[in-house]
Amino acid sequence: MDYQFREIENKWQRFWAENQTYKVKNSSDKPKYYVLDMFPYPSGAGLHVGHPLGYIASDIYSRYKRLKGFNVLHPMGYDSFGLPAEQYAIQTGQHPAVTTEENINTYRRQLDQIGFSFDWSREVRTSDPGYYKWTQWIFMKLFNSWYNQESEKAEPIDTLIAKFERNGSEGIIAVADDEVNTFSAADWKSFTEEEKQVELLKYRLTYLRESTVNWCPALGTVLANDEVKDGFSERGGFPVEQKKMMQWSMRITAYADRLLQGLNDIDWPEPLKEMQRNWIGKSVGALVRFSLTPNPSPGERGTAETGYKTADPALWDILKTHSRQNRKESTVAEDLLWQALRNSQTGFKIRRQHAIHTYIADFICLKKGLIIEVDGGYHASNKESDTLRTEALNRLGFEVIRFSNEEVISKTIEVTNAIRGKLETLPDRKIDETVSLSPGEGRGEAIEVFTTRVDTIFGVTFLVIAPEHELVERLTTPEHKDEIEAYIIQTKKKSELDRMADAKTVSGAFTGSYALHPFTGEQIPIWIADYVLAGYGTGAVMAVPSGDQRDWLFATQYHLPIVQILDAQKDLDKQGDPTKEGRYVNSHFLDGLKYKEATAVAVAKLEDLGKGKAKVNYRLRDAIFGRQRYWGEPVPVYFKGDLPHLIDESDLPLVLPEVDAYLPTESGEPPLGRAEDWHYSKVLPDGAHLEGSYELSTMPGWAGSSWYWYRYMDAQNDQEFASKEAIEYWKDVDLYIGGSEHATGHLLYSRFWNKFLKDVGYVIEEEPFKKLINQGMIQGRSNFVYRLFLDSAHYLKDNFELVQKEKPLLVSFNIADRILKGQMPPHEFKEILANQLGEDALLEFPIRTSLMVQHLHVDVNIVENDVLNLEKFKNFRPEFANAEFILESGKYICGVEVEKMSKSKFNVVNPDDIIERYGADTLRLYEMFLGPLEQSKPWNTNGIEGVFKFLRKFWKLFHDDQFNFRVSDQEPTKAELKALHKIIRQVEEDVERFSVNTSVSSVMICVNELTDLK
RNA sequence: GCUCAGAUGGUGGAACUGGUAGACACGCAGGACUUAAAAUCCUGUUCCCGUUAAAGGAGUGCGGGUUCGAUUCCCGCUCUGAGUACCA
Repeated sequence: MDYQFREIENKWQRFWAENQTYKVKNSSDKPKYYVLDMFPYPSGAGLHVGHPLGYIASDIYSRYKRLKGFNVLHPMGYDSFGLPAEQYAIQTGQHPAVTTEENINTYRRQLDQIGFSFDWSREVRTSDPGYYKWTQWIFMKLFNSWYNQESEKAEPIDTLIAKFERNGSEGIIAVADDEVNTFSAADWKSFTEEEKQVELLKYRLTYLRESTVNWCPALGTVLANDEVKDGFSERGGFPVEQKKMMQWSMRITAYADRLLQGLNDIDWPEPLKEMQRNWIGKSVGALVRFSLTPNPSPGERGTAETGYKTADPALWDILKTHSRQNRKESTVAEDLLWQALRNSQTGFKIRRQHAIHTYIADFICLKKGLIIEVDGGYHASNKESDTLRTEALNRLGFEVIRFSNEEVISKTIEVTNAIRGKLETLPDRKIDETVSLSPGEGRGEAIEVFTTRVDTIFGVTFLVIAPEHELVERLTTPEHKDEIEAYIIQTKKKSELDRMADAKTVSGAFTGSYALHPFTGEQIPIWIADYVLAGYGTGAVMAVPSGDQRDWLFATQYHLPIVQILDAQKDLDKQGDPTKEGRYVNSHFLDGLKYKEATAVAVAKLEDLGKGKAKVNYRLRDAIFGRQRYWGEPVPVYFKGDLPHLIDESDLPLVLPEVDAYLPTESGEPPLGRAEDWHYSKVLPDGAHLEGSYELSTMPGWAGSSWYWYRYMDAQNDQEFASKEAIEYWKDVDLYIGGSEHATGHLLYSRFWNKFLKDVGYVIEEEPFKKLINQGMIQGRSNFVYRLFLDSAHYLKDNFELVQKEKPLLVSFNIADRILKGQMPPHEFKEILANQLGEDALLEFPIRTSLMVQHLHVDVNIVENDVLNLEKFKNFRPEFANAEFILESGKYICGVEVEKMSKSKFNVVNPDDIIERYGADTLRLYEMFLGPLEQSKPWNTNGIEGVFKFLRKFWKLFHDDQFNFRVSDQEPTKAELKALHKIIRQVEEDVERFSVNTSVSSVMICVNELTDLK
């Protein structure tokens, strides 16, 4: 052989390894350049031919940058925590660490023989304790931080505690849980340590709270939103259901806006940025409050008298129902007090369980405007809502006094006297019908909707709330109860898929209740419908049928009014028209305005009235961070009671314990529940005793990959995740190459952690990956053979059975294709058969025939240029050993289809085989030559010969006919120099814009030219 | 439905800023070498018409437009791929 690729490649690969040619230092006179590949999960199947595509491109670019005088960091490692190793462990009992190690060795061997210029001294493995120590450390930093919306960054939790101590919760604007409490500095100081911790947990960037999670019973774990597709798990395709669980979460929503803004400053493919934008899903709109209004049932309306009808008219029905119920279910204390207060024993008329505006007061004297509340009754709840109630009622002109159950029971006389005293001193209440509440008051007693089109507010003709909405039960009037319940049952039965299939239809049910239009005070019916999602916005929408197609459908179906609000709206009898053009009509103070003005005016007016405000809504949810799995990073947390505490930093890494099996415990706890002594106990130098059981869930797959590029900068450091100097020098990734499938997972989480690490001062750059390229997916290219079934025995002398079982008939692609398309006239087919099988093989040819063709996958490795190797095929499928092959032009041509690469389709091409046959350089060159880097394309080994021939031709430029190395010191000719310089320039230009395929072809042209000149 | 990307020979693809469409390679056809095959080398290869050679016509998914000139820019449509989805 002339071109000995094996010898050449072995020689140089050994040289690079022995001399550590690609080891790079963290300091240099040269400018830095950081080229990163998405590190692989080392699966058992090893690399297939699609994996190295991106690695080859990045390797070419790294080598190019080195030649251009840069100090290039080009590392590689393994994302080695993950589900498959654990699933395998469950089946076989083999420790995932063992499987992982084996797989890594395979990967390493495969990567090495492709000849990459990685600096292996910096290798990382996310499952290595020396690595995950720092993943846990970052978790601790997140736990100890909160997001201050004033400074727009994360800050240490101590700064929040300091604020609480100074001013209580006042003036703090933070991204936190919805249910944070309001309290004064004095309140804070009076809190127990535990109460303080509970409150702080609502602010921490990683926190524990009960949340609805995607639970996958088959995998026995929760999944993040990006790990669920159409209601099934991305890995394995198991069904996923919603479940409430105590879970660790990451407050990524704090960074929603920065994650969105940052996209403008980075050089990423537009589709990828678009995916992230959609995932974050920012919508600018407004929150509008619709207060509730009664169902005007005739009986009630006529008898209501001003002095006594103190309830918000909206709520009369509902509140009345509740009042009655409360009276039936009254507490001992309430009954006692009622005995003392009833029948004007105090000299004043007292009412019991009476509706006031949107509340129900335990006892009330309407004349004096005094409300007496007994804690522990219907409204038994936390201090916060009591305070809110009191404030709201005060504003409505009522005085509120409050007694506890104990007080009423043990000191009934004193309590009664106190009430009488109060009644005697109070002036009569002024009856003011126009009372209204300001924003935030009477929470839960109005329906809040989120809308991006406040401008259409006068087109609202009904409200729709999600069937799961918390107000549904309270809003449903007795007459509509059956209907609503039936509808809820019906929607619950519907699966995700059904819902999607029904996307074009709408259904719903009327609650029987009404809300008040914030501007006109008109009554607006409240419906429930499953096209409104509980999880987005407030779970309630204002329906504007003239401006929204779904609302229009709903209105049409249930005969609700459709009000035109813009003169530009067209065809409202056929559709909803969401236009923003034209001027407003039927819209009171918005009439005549244009879209922009109308929006601004509407929002301003809502804010004036306290009925709403401008609001930005995000689709992005906080990321669930716990997995009920073994093979992941342990969470460095122990529990004292129900409260989580961090372990001491000096105890990192918290090493994954050994377990006897990798399954959940009998009581349903995660596998770590099986570990012995999984318990923390530590005495600090100051004498503090830390003790409790460790967290049982582990971190999700994306934890380790959310910061790994920093570890490469200083992989051996055991004092820091990377030294300040190293981070100072390398800063960020200049070029990142990887698949677009990580758009809403890894790439978003990494940006989030990076921003956090920047906020708390550990890293420098706001964005981690300056330029990103998605290499296209390599699809599989399957080959097929076609088996012909005859419906009669007339074709061959052998009988039918024989034909079918012992002599299968396989026809070449173009014949099969014509048969399938019905383009094969019987006489022509007869001729083909006769030619190939012999005239005497045929009996009389039937006039009517129907031929059935079955296509079968055939291993692409025994097909060359779509021509089947018959001998290899007979080995591959022994059942076809004695088959008859009907050829075309003397060959059996296989059919072709592009599919996903998978074993079952026999279309997997292993790089090892290619390297064995042609060498690594041919593989690398061919993968690049296949087409543009970013384009998805099927792997097709056809044509690899051309690249191989080119390499040989190139080699021959420097070798004589006897294959001896021969170059001369002669001056090159002008023509030779011209060819050389042309190629230098072209390759440079092409590589700069990652057009590697064209630079390969330029080099081919150059070699052709030089060969001609030789 | 929405968003994004794309559509060029038998195939993968090239044409970078509007300036000779089809580079480079595969495949195919013919030829040389060989007893033969493989390998290698040479020639041809967008389509149509035509041919000794030529000459001509059409052509970058479809229909329009801007321009001296359009694969490239604009408008409308068709199809393919990807993402996403009752997101208010």
